[in-house]
Amino acid sequence: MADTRQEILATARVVVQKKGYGGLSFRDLASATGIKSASVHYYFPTKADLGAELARCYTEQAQQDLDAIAAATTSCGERLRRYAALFRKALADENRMCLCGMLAAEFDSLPKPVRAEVSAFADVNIKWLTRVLADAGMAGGRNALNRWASSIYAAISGAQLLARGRGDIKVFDEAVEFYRKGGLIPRTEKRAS
Amino acid sequence: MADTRQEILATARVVVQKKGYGGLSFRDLASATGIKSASVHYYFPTKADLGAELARCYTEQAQQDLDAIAAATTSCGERLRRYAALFRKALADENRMCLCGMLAAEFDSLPKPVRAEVSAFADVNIKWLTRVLADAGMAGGRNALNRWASSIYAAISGAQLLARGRGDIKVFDEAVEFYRKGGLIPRTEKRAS
DNA sequence: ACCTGAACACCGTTCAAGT
DNA sequence: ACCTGAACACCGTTCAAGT
Repeated sequence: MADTRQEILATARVVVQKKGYGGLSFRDLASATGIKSASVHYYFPTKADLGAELARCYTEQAQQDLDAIAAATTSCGERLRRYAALFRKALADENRMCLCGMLAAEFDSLPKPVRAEVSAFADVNIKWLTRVLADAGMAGGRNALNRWASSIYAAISGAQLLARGRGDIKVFDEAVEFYRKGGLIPRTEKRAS
Repeated sequence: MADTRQEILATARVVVQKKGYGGLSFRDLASATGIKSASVHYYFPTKADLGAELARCYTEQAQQDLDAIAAATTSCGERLRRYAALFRKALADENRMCLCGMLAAEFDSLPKPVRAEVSAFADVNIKWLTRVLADAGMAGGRNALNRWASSIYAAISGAQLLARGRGDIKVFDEAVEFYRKGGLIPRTEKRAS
């Protein structure tokens, strides 16, 4: 019925978000799709091909989500609230992890092409966060804001990881609250002096 | 020469810190130790047994390190500086991850006994951090300090994960610096009013 | 007490063969 | 264009057998 290739990608995405790249099996994918494992290789020659496309599509979707947030509001505080909500959504949806956060943990055992896509996801996130901070008139040069953005991304990723392991989304919410309280995540744009 | 069982544990610890539980192979362990894979099962009946013991020993070591820090200084700022240094050390040592941080990512594909030990590691860290915050007279009840401690642990774990993927320990250092700047990680104990 | 080879069901991958 | 069975070298695991 549905496009087989898309069905494989959709199934695989959820598996990786829950079990990681190592937990992804062509045979499981095949039986979920109603074909044989050898046929999965028709669409994705190797597991690396599948993994790389998975991460690429995920990053593309993230880029669109981020663009939509930036278009919807100019408030730094509100943008970052919606940003955190993206990570929260994965947890709320069957305790899933961000696909690329998951792959980041497996970085050393990942085929090179997959690694590249995982890095690209972090790049997209950090670049967007840097722009949000800059738009809000936060103090610091491009480099300082970039490091700040990295720290925000790292902290939110860590909160997602811990909350997932605890099986308690409140752990995520409370961590983000502390990040905001300390100013790691700005609550609002800098007021014109 | 060396105790075979200890040799297996030592080899396995490094593998898991780099490649994770899924990247750990009894056959690789065997050839590194100079025995056959079936013999590894003599010491560790199942991979779950090995994984659980690995995490248990790692947590035990961490507990000792944390106790040593608490004994060495009463300064909250200095305690937390040394705490972050523990995570930094793994990165400095061949870009390794914290063993239990690694396993936390694989949580869903872990055998139950291993999961329990991974949770115990987070418990030990958060409990210790909570005590450090309380000792420093930080504002908030036990519950608030506990959530604060969770947030610190999550943020530092996330910084380690991102820095590892980036292959750049500076990313870790800079994130911790931002955590301190915002007060997520207290710079020093609260001054008596 | 410690080790082994052989077998089992899994895995990704390849390929010749089918429609 | 899409699918398949069979084979290959991997994996954890078991077990009967060795010393």
